Amino acid sequence: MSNKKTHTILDIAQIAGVTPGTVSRALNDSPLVNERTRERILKIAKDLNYTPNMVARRLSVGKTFAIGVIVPFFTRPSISERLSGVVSILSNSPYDLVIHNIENTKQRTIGFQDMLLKSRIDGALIISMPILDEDIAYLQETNIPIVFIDRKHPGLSDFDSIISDDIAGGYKATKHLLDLGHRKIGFIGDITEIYTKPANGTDKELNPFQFTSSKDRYKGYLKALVEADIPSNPNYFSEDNHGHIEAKSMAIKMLRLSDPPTAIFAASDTQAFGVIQAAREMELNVPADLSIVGFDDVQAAEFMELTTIRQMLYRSGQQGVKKLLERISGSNSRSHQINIPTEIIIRKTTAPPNGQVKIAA
Amino acid sequence: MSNKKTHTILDIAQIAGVTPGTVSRALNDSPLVNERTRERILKIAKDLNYTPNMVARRLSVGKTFAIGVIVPFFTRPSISERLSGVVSILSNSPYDLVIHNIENTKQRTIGFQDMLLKSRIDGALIISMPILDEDIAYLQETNIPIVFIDRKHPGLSDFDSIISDDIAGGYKATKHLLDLGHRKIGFIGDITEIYTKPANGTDKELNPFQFTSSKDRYKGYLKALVEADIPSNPNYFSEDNHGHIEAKSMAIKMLRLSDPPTAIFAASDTQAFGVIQAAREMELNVPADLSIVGFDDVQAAEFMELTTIRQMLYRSGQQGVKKLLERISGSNSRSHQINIPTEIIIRKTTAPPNGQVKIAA
DNA sequence: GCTTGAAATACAAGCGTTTGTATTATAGCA
DNA sequence: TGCTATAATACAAACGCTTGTATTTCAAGC
Repeated sequence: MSNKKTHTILDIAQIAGVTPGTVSRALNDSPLVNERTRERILKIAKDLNYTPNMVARRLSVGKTFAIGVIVPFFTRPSISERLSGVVSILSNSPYDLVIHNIENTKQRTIGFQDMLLKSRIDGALIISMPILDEDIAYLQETNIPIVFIDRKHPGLSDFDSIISDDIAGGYKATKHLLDLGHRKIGFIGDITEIYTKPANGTDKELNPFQFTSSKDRYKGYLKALVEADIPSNPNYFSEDNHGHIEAKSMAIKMLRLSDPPTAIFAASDTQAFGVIQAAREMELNVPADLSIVGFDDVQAAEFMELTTIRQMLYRSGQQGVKKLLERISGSNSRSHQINIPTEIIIRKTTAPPNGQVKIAA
Repeated sequence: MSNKKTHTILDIAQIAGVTPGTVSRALNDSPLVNERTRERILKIAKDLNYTPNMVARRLSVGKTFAIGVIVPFFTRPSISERLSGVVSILSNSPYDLVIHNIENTKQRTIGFQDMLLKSRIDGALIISMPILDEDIAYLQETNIPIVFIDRKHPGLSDFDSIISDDIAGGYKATKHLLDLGHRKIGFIGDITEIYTKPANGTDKELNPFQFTSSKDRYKGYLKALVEADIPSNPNYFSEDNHGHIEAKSMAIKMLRLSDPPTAIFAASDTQAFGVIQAAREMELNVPADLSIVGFDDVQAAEFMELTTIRQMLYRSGQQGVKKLLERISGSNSRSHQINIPTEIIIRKTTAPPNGQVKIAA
């Protein structure tokens, strides 16, 4: 590689016979510089192939021109769809997007501290991250704006957040099944696998974190059941770590019950796919023998013809950054919780139980 | 928000009664500082809740501690799986990951110039980006290390690249179909939708870019056909922009031929899903009436039980950054092209044509 | 012709680190 | 005790830009 030294504002200044300050102003369209000099400077800059040093600029103006996105489990489709939304907005802004993935407790602490505290970003978007009580302190301490997507926590009321109405979504899913005539409806959900510090001697203990979206979707499920006067059956409830593999085994267990459910509502599409796999393995026809509804409406859901609850992942990402950008540019309005509505998308994995004829919608 | 002013190295220095230089050295584990003073300084730093200003550090050191990833079409599952691999490596490095998405020509130029030239990153990973001849100049001009993933171009031999053997993959897919007994095999691929500047008066013209992976997969397809002595039928070839919708219509057109193919090889899983949708719409059974094989082995492929060519997307991302990190830390070895092997994953969308009995593998 | 004010530019400090070099303190040794 | 080598620290420049303030220039107004 050639050792081409990059030019600085000073080089330009010398050639143009002005001071660096003037060059800076010329480059930044300041009205304080004469139109002719500006042109001259611009020409020289072009000839020199000048490219501004962003780092210097950042130090000088005291902004990083970067926004950080903190996500767990980058691999999940719902996360990357949300991310797409974020990216779409940021492409047309002067802000860089820096990503931090967090998959375990250690990374978690580092992630929070590093990103939030080391003045590397002007604002943070925290997506689908379980928030522990002990985190709240960090978050409050930081002066940079933060907005949450898909996360509720009582301590978070100071912050902006974008959430889907999970309870309503869970309700809609279950109601749909109920309307179809199902009475035995299983629920398969996930728990967050973040561990808290050993509280009192125990090695490590699972954090009974109460505000995961899965839990809320379950609440909606329950609500629909009581409304229909159906007692909830503990055998029809199961949760484990997120993933289609886990969901598959939960489903198999549930379907092997002596009195198995005729329908299953899964807390995410990924899990619903696991349930579909279980049905295949057990040679159950979907939807004839088993109805399945998911949650998210991930891209693959369409291919799988999965009935699911759409929650506009892409849009939630967009809304989130927009809000964050607002905050960064100094909006001082009270923090706000934006609710993104859900919608049921009926495809081909749901039908009336067994022999029953499907009633036209 | 409280107006807590963040502390600097100078504050610590004053309290500790030393100079900023010493504090800096203490913080960076320099052996030039006495153990006792270091401890004192560390303590003060902790009490003060000191957090280093990365931007200042970057300016001083002359590194950005960030690596840029330039991707087109963030939404494609194959891209985000590659990205996951990148993220997994970068999580354990001091480097930030900044993402630039490029979806059109304008963003493209800006993206290249901004990222590469404005000293915002120490190195770049360019994934699945069509490279135009005119780009090469920029790329060579930049002094920062670049590695390409999934992109070939004759002008790119100066750079490192990670590629899958698309030709071999296409060959494997087609051979599988051939072995099953198919003789009428369609190919559905994509073209890149990057437009070049109007060359001579024309409004804009599609760049006949020759090195997309789809093209190479087609080459492999062709190779298998000639080997089997089957003349290629132009009606069985179709390409359009990438996407399942486009693939679906191409497939429908192809399947409406008076003598339609009994199998279709799609250049990506997404496109294969489109073909599956077409089959559904035309009430064709897969694989009985139509065999389908995709390419990529995206996560959804498993759920869809799609026979496909696996190309280890995640791993390609990992390899890419690793190589880049090497370069950044100064490896001067000659540029290298790493080939990632492909592998056929036989699932349930392929079978012998029509009545024929499937031969056990 | 002198004053006044606006316009354009120069000057210089500042952003928070790092790092090469100079300086001081300390211990070892003859 | 004086000298030297070494360890520890101080000093100061540098990274490349921005921006508040001071200075100069020049034309308009009286």
